[in-house]
Amino acid sequence: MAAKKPITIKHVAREAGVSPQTVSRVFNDHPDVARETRQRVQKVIAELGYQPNAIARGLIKQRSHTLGVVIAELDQYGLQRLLVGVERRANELGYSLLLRLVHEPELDRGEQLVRDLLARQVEGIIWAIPEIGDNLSWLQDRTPGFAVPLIFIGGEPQSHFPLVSIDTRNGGRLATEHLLSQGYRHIGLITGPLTWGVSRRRQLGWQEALSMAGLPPTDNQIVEGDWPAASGERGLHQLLARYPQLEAVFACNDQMALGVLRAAQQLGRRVPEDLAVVGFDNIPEAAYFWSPLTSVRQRLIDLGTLAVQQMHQMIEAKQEDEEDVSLPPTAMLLQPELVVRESSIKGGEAPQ
Amino acid sequence: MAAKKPITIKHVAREAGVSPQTVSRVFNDHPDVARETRQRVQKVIAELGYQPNAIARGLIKQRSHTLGVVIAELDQYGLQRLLVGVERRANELGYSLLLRLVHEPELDRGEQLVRDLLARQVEGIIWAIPEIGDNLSWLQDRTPGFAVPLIFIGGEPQSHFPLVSIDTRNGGRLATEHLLSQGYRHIGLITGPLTWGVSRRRQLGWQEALSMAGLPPTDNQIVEGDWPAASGERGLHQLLARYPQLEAVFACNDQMALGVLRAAQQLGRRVPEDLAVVGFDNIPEAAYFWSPLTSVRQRLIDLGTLAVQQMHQMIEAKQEDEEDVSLPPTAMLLQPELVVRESSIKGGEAPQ
DNA sequence: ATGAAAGCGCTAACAC
DNA sequence: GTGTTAGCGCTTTCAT
Repeated sequence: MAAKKPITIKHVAREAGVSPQTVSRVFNDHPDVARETRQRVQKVIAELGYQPNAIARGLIKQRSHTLGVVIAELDQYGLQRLLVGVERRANELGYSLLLRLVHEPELDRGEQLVRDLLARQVEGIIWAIPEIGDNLSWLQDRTPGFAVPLIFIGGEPQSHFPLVSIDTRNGGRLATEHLLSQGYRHIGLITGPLTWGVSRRRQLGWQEALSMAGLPPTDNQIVEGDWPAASGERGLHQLLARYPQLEAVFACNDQMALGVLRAAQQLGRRVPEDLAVVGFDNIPEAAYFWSPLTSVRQRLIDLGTLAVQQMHQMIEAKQEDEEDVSLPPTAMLLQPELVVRESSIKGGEAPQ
Repeated sequence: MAAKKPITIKHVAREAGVSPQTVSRVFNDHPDVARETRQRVQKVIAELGYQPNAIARGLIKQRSHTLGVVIAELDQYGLQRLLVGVERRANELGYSLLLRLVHEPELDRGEQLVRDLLARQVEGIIWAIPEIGDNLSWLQDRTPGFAVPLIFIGGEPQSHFPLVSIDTRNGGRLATEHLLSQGYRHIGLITGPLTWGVSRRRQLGWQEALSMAGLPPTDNQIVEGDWPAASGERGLHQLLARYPQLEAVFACNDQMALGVLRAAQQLGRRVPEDLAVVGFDNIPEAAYFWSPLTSVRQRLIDLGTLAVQQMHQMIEAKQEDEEDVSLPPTAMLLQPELVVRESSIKGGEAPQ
């Protein structure tokens, strides 16, 4: 690797026989440069391969064009999709992303992470850590707010923070209502860890659907899983032990649903003839499970896109109004959709 | 959101009745500060919540503590793991990551992306785009090198660039040798797109293993897939049509292997009794497929970690030697391992 | 032990 | 049209 000293605006200026100021003007397309001078400078810029130092420019312009993204480690399908959506829109709008993956999302490290990102002069922070236990408690103190806008992805609409999210509770409802509409009455639930808000909300949707159908659920219909497939496998065994009349299972993600499918197969129960199964997330593999898995699809790329969009607006607003009007925090909820496949069809036939 | 004006070193200085330099000294733990002054300054820092501007600091120190990461969109399991590994080690070493996801990895946008990252003063670039077609051709020109170190993840060891990778060809060999050792003789292959280097290398491993066993393969044993499960499903049908004596399939990723499993089931072929299957990547779901899938595991988190480690050393070396000694590019290859499950066991029983 | 001056690379504001 | 001066927030001389 060579190229020790990076080329600065001064080098270009000297080489072109002009002042740094003029080089700057050329680069920023300012009008007041003589045609001839401009061409000469551009030639030197091209020859030297000069690229202005974005950091220095940011320092004076008081803009970094950088967003901080705090997100849990990407082992969950949804989080990757989210990140993709965020990155795409960010790029389109000219922002770079400073990435922080959080290995232990249940810990309350917000304070620390935010300080860190702020020190690096991000113009906004996108917070995509799932709500677990009280890992958001650091927010409560910070009553007035931050030096930069912050937006949450996921969780429940809050009064004091802008947020975009999926109506995950409705997802739980959709899944359950679908099973009910197929004629199943004894519907078990395998949740994610109940410390996770998203787990509790999906459970709520399930509960609501059952209650509205006149079938208020009991505790022995519920098993708490922990997301990986193994807990779905265990979960089915537990459910059957506690609730033998079980006809159908709603698993709160597709991995656990996969575990259920496998356990069913080992128990000699055919899906869906002997047991119906619905998952959540609609991972690409779900269509190839045995049986093909009915699941709840969330448009997470769109959600990420939306988050950046909102963030951009907040930044722009702040830019215009130095007075910091602080628009009322918006919340946007996207609706999930059910994708019906064989695993939940009473007749056992593929839909359509 | 409030807090309009960020607090600078000057504010702290004024508040504490000292000069900015003294504040700087306190923050950087320089010795020559009177105990009393130091305490006073620290108190003000805490009160104001002062956090030095890392950008400004970087400007003068000529260090950004930032690495650029260029990586394909995260729909492939391997890439997420890689990114996790990269992020972890980077954080440990005090680097932030500037993330660029590439939506169309087959395009040759290297020049552009690198310029962009350099403008933002990254200290090194980690290049994790799979080698597809000639999407690396931009490198050939740049004979001398870059302003900053660059390391590749994946691909084949090259003479002119530092690189860390998995010995994926050997992975293909391991998978095939395993099938041979189980007594299968007619082993088909479903590759990824053959424009991808990694596909060709896995194919090579398969070929070698067969040739060494005295069973040099013919073209009708090969089908080109495109990674998603659908192409595995199609692939099995094609293979059976062209090569009816097929006993086993090596699919170059687990998604395609899943497609094979599904197609087999629909054709009434039991796995492994009637058809053995091996995949690649060892995604977490593989153990729950039907049958549980034998697969090749790659330690991708470790690979990412390693890449950052190497990068760090290059940066340090450059720091010390202003003369830019340019250590000879290292290449490191990690070995993959086979994870044996039921889908490839002749007897049809689980291993161990 | 502390402050004043200079400068990192760039641009805004004013000269001329 | 173009150059000069000043300064973004910080640290590194070098005085004192």
